[in-house]
Amino acid sequence: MIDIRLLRNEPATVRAALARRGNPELLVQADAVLDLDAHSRDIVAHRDSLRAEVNEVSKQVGALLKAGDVEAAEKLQDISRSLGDDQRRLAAEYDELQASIRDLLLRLPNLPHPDAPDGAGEADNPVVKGPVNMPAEFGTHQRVPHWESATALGILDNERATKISGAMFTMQRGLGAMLSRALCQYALDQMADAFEEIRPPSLVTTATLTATGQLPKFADDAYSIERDDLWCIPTAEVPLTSIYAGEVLDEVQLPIRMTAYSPCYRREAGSAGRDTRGMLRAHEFDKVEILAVASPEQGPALLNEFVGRAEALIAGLELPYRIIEICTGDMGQSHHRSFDIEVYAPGCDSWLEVSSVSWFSDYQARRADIRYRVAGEKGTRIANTLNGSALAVPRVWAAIIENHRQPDGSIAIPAVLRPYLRGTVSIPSR
RNA sequence: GGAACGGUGGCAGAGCGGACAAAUGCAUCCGCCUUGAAAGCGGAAGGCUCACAAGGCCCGGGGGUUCGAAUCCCUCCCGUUCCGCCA
Repeated sequence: MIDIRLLRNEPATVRAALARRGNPELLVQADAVLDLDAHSRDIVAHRDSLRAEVNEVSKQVGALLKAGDVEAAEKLQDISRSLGDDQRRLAAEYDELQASIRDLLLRLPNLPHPDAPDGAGEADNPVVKGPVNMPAEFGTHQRVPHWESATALGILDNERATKISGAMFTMQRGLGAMLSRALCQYALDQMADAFEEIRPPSLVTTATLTATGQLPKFADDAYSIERDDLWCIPTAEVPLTSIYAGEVLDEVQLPIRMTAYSPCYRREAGSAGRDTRGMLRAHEFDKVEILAVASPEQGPALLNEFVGRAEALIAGLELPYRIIEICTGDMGQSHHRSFDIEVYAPGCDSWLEVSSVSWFSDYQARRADIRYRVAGEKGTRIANTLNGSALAVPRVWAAIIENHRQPDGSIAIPAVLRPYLRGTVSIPSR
């Protein structure tokens, strides 16, 4: 949620920043918020002065009753009653306005960082690094889509996954299943030097899913369990961000760094038929996430560090990759600045997004009400949040199968993963 | 799921219809004292809105009763204990 005070005090700045996202509708919404806000401020001033009168008169009533002057007290009670009625009417109006403002504000996206590149959409995302590890050419044995090779090796069984759960569910078997788990453990171990490992709940409340920005606007993308008013998390970012919701931290605690493995659930409502083969897009997948609650000043350095960490994981797996920056027209609702890491998959002949690292400025923290106190300073400040996928399992899994496929059809296991696969060096051909 | 009891400031804990933003203790901060510290003494200090004004709001959330609610009523949530069920 953007700061309504910023919108109020510097409407031109906010409008200019929103305009960079390329959706004129956003400016209309921002203006609507400004109108409602001005109106609501008039009303609340009036309401408060009525309340002040009621408070004053009530005090006098108390004093008169104590003094035994019942008649005078009753007169004042009549006055107070009618002031109270007026006050209640204004209060109701104010509450309605506030609800409308909040609803609009929750749907308004974050302001892009000044350094984020301008652009209209995906095609305008600049490559900021790479390709790295890209061979001059790929062998024909690498040009096989993983859903064919992995199925033949008996490590992927999507046909039965579909029987069990329907379309867009996947199932790995044997060394394939172990490879998924190995990737998680590899990522967690690589983050262990600087991040506290968390095992968060996978089902969360509506308030929790609202804090990170998925609700109210993107309700269709999430699985809901209506009977219990719970939602399946689309990423560990959701529970991790809300760990400190409603709390006031000390500046010295920042940044708080956390990492978590979690299953992720996505309805993929708008993406039917796109990249749905094999492991490219599924309703349920595993991911290791990294997250920080920080001060605004710590944001840029952490963003850099997070990108570096995600990159190091991919580089360690000996995969060809590149880093792109997300332009203003392609940026997610909550994002302030974002980078993606893409891995090249020769079998699919495409770049797969395997990691997304973002700085949210105070957009999520304001929704979640995560604040911090600066020593010697009165009041509190809203924190910043950052997060990134350390490693999203399925696409990395697919990239390993395709890139590391040998001429005999076996799959070479990258050295860093072998300890997690009980020493397995390769997945043998059949 | 059932029953009982609870939810008050950083923590503990009083208040249970009127002068309560809320006693007290601990913790915190600032003085004094001290070579320095502790102890002792004196003082300061909650959050939100907002212009660090005035005013308003905040005693788990929401609603109600009342001239007036931390205090009474309803409802929901959470916690503790007991019972039931259960990996």
